[in-house]
Amino acid sequence: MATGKADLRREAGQRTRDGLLAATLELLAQRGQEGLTLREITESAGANVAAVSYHFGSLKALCDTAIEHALERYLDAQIEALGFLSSGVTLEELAAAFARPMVGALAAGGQDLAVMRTVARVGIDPPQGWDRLAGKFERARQDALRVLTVALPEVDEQELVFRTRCAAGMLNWLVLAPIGVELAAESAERIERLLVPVLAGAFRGAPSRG
Amino acid sequence: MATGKADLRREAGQRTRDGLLAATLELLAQRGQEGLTLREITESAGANVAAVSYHFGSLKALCDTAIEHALERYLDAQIEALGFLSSGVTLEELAAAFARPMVGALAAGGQDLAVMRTVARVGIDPPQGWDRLAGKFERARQDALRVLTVALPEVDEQELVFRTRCAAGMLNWLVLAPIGVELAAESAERIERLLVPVLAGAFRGAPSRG
DNA sequence: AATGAAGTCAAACGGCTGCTTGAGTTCACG
DNA sequence: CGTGAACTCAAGCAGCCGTTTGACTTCATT
Repeated sequence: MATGKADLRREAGQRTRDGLLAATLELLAQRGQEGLTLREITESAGANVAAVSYHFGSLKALCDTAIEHALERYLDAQIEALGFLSSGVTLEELAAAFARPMVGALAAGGQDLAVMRTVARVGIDPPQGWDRLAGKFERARQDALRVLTVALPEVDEQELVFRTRCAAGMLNWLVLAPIGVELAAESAERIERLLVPVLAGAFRGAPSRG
Repeated sequence: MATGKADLRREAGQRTRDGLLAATLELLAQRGQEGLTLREITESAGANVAAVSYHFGSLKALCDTAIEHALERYLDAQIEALGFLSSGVTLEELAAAFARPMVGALAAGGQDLAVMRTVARVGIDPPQGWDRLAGKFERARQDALRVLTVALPEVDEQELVFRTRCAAGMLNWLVLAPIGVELAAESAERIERLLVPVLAGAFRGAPSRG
């Protein structure tokens, strides 16, 4: 037997798979699913066009796989960031936790940033088969809402849901629009210092005419 | 001479042009510039494929024209909404004026909404030739900033620029993402009542730890 | 050395793309 | 009525698209 020994053939196949996924993620982050070309991916990954059919079945399946990986990485980071919060936290701490995955991705760049941008694009043009991750989405949403309802008991829950979606949308926009490349040049501390007051203010809302 | 009489041929041509522009705007709003098909546009407009080359020169020129029309309509609405504001206005009034074009478009639907969505998409993937409208963009930005600096004299101007971009990005996201179709079902009053506190809060920011 | 599974690759396929062509229609003019 | 400009249209063009094919290499196993 050779369980402890590497099968070089299978390793090469795994490398091709990973390369295709990485190239696809990068291109998805840059331009989205439309206009994405099979040959563009394979050239960027240094692979043959047939490798996509062989390893993933089709271009669409490759994109779906890359998107699902990105969504899973993003949701795990979001849930982890919010999970640390207790119920008695300030709005600023909530805002900081809410923004942490994006701030970290902007500061880190590379694949982390590509994951973020891809997730943001998916938020605008959702694929049909994201039912599998709907539970995680719901969990991340509930985590934020739970802390928010304690911090702002006087605000209607439906409005808090809306504000959470506004905040998430704002982050998605910032990472996707050209302003994202400006932000990516800043340090994580500076991004957080700019962002947290805006997010916290959006959560709190304006005092009604006071 | 026949200056007072209609040339039916030219009228038909104008109708074809307008139909192509309307169909292009609608499809741009739905799916963006990538993946947009010449035959899809012409079928939707009830025109022949050659009409695009004849009237606009190319598919890209047609898209550019449709986008430029949309940008101009949006910027005019934005500048007009902000132009009414005096310097001594409250943050809520500023937020309401800031959101008015989008709220109106969501309530009106149809072409107004398509204009909004197209502008938002252009904000993510900007075409190269929008230099012609850069002046209008700058003017809309300055209008908002002018009122903001008076309303929030204690905040650094660079931060106010950032908050303005955050607010604009949030509106763009709301009109573009699936939540936009939910909002479009609501009345203008309800949308505004939800939106203004969030925008005003984002402008004001959160009190620094206090 | 022989075998067969795993992976790679150039070439080709039908189909769709944007765009052009040339004939045809409509209509205001002289 | 004849002429020419404005416009429409079916058909066709070259080129890129995603996918498939079959020969080929590589390598663990026997």
